[in-house]
Amino acid sequence: MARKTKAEAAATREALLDAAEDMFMEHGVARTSLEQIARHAGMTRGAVYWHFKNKGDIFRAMLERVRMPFQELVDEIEALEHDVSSLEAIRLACLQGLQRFEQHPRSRRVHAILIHRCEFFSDIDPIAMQQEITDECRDSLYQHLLISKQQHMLADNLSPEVATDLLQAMLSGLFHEWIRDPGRFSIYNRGVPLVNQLIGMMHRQGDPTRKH
Amino acid sequence: MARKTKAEAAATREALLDAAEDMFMEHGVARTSLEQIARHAGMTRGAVYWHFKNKGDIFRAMLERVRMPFQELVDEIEALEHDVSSLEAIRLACLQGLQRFEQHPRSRRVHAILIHRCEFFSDIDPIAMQQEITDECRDSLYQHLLISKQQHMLADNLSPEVATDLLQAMLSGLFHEWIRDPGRFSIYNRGVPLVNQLIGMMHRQGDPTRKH
DNA sequence: TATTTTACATTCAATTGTGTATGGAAACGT
DNA sequence: ACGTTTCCATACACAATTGAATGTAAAATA
Repeated sequence: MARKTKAEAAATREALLDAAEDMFMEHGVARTSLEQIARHAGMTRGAVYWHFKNKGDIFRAMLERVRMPFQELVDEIEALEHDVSSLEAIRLACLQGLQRFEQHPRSRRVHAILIHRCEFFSDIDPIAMQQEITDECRDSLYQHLLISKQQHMLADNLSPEVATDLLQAMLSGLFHEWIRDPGRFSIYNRGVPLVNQLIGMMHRQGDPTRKH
Repeated sequence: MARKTKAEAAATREALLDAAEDMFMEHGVARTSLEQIARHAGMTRGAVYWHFKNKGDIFRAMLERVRMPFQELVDEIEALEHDVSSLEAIRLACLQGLQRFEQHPRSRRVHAILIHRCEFFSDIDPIAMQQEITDECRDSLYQHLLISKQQHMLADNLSPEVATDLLQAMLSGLFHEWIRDPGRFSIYNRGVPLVNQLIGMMHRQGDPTRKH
């Protein structure tokens, strides 16, 4: 086979990753062979083994295309809306995150694969990856809820730890149920009232900035 | 090989399912062969193919050993504690459910496998199974929260639909994070404050039966 | 322009898992 | 007690993947 331009080679690499996404989503990671990925991208396994070491390497590369740390969302919000309370920033960041997932089909598909379409293989541990994402999100939430507590914005009987666990668990559960079948409902439409209600209930009573 | 007693045969069947649990948990469903299952049970594939049609059949049988519908929990609570409000019954049922998972290692392991250690295969669709369990739990929650609302026990600005989604998402998220690595924390210890806090916040203000 | 490297396709060897067919001895029904 | 069925081990044939080896023509490089 003739050699390709650097740009062309990069394009086939992306095409292979796209094909991998399709096949992983449709048949699961374990049951898609490298042959299927190559064929679906219009190539042969030669191309796959040139660009990637093995299936695990493809998987890793696929994930790297969609990284979106939660902290970035908060940072964006705080940069955009300047004069907003920390609790309000969290609320907006959550809503923004929901919207992101709904709008970026690739991100949605890759997360669906990570959560529901793969198990162990080679040196890849999807559960550890989920841990990492979750922990990062939790840490970020906790930092901001701690500040909210110090600013006396949280209800008196609500510790920042419990608030963090509560919000984290709710978001995680919502996400899991949605990602199981994204066509079933809109995560944004269902999530907005949940986030508003929960954060509203977390607010200290009588606080003039309280939302519900 | 010599024929076994009916009781002995039933015992090897159980042993095969135990072995399957171990291997599924350790290596994932896709990457465990029937040979491994048989060997780990001290048998050969002949025994496996005698008792089960194929790997999917083993999986199905494994699941049937741990069914535990949420509604049963509520029924138990309502049978046990007679003079209790509907909202309080839900709270107790949730706590009871958490305790069950913590106490029954088999149930925990099988659910961990269902959620994190398997993907598609043959005619088994673990995602659909999760849907089924989730929907069943949601329906049960909704029925009881609807009654709570009619009894004016829920906060005025809280609809039974949002309350259901909230509680369901929180429980689901908590469960997912715990099942990912059950050794990391106790789902009961972390869950109790979350359930109490959330249900406490759902209570109508000024209600004398309010918990926090 | 000559040489080297790149970007694949093709082929090969080896492994692994599956389903089935066969065999045998003991348990079971009668 | 006898034939029949059961429970499992063993053996076999087959398909599916994988990784690596090899080939090759064009792009990059000098």
